[in-house]
Amino acid sequence: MPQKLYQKVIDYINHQINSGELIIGDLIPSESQLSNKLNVSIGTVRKAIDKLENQKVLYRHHGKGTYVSDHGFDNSIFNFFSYGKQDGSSIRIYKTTPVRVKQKASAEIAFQLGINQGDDVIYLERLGYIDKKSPIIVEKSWWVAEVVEGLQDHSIHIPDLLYAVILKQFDTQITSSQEVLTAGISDDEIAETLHINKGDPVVILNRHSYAKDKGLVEFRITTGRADMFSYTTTIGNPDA
Amino acid sequence: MPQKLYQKVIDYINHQINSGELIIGDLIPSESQLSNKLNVSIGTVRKAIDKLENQKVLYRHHGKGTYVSDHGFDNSIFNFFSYGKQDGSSIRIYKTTPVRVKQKASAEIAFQLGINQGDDVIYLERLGYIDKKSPIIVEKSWWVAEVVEGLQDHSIHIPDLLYAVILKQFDTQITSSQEVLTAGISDDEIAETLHINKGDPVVILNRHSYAKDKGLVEFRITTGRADMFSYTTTIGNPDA
DNA sequence: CATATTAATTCATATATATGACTATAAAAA
DNA sequence: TTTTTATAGTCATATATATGAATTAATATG
Repeated sequence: MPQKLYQKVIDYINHQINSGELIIGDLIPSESQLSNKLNVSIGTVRKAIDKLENQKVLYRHHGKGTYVSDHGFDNSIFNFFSYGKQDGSSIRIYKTTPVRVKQKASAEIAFQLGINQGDDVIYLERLGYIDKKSPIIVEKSWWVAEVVEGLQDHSIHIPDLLYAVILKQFDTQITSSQEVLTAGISDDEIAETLHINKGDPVVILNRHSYAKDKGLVEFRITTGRADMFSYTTTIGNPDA
Repeated sequence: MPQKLYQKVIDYINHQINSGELIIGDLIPSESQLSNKLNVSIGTVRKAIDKLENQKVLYRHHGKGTYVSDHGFDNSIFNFFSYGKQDGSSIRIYKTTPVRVKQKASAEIAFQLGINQGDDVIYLERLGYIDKKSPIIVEKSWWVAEVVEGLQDHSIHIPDLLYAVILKQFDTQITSSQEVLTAGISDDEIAETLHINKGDPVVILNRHSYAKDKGLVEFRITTGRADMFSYTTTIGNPDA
């Protein structure tokens, strides 16, 4: 036995997801089917699925089956921020996309995307609302143009969940993202967009997203009003 | 079978920890010992320990045993913040305690601790350093006085890990904390302490800590320089 | 047609067993 | 003494089996 058997199951499922044969929301094969197909016991399959469930890659539904999770990809850490007070409940943020153009990469954006200055990029600016009034987040997103050529065309509808379009229209599966969260203060432009004062605190989230076989494809800066976001966690055993 | 058997094992271990019979760093009974003592199979014990390990309550060491984790209680979310760039590595923060006094609770602090205005509280102010130069975090901590009576006495040495003293000197086991993270800007006092300018961005973490049989015992506000802290996460399958 | 029952599928819990691997300690050999 | 070997205890992996619970689909019943 060269490697761990349950790793073989994990690898198989990950491969199915990364190759696009399984996408978000799909039902994966049942435990007994995987057991037969991969010639391991059901217990081993369960252990593999346990691990993937802990990683939020899959989720189980008793009696129905096991599904590929979207693990909050499209809202990420901001999903766990709650509006206003620390009640811990997450809210739905509605998004619009007022700006979408093809442009030449600046030195900074080229650096962030690992391309050359002046290369084509598709720039999207999105606003997030919790009601119809003023936006609470601004999302600036730069894509390597060759990966999503045509995304700047307004005939392509962009829904709340951007990555769903990227997958379907451009055959590009986002497989992972790295996010860095910190704090900052608003400049004139951000202040005007978010209807706050220059110098007010904001939460800043930088994201680099990677696609299967394509590497780094997106760099994104999300800026949110600090008074609208707080991140709540509990440590230890509250049941004590 | 009224309840889940593995829950019985989880409850037993949690009780041992919360009662103080097991403390941070202790080796818990072996799987076979727990199996015999609680009259469940070893598989059931393993499942219970699996869950507690996922919750970071325990950690296993192959060949040695299973230990009670400190799950980063004393630095919490700031443990996962990294100094400077997003290399993801966590750093050790050294702490001093320049202020420790008994005082009367203000309206705000009384509200946060669920006590009456004017009740006695012990106030600690701690500074966090990564080198000998200037502090990067300020920690203001208010304790219900009757729980830690005498903590203001300078004869009690306060080490980096505050909760270790609380446990040993005052027989008080902190069992859980709730933390709320957000962003803000520095006022005059914070700016002077952290050697930054007024209005510079800061990361703010509020914490409420609970002790076994004593309820809410501490309220804490930690303020960190935003340029020194960033929180990094990875979503998805980077191994793709 | 609408409703209730049944059966099949799926995940959930629990036990038993076997083998392997890592660690620490005690005994034996150099 | 120092080094090696053996051994016991611990967690890690893997399989087999049985029963329970949640869901869905097919079937029977009024």
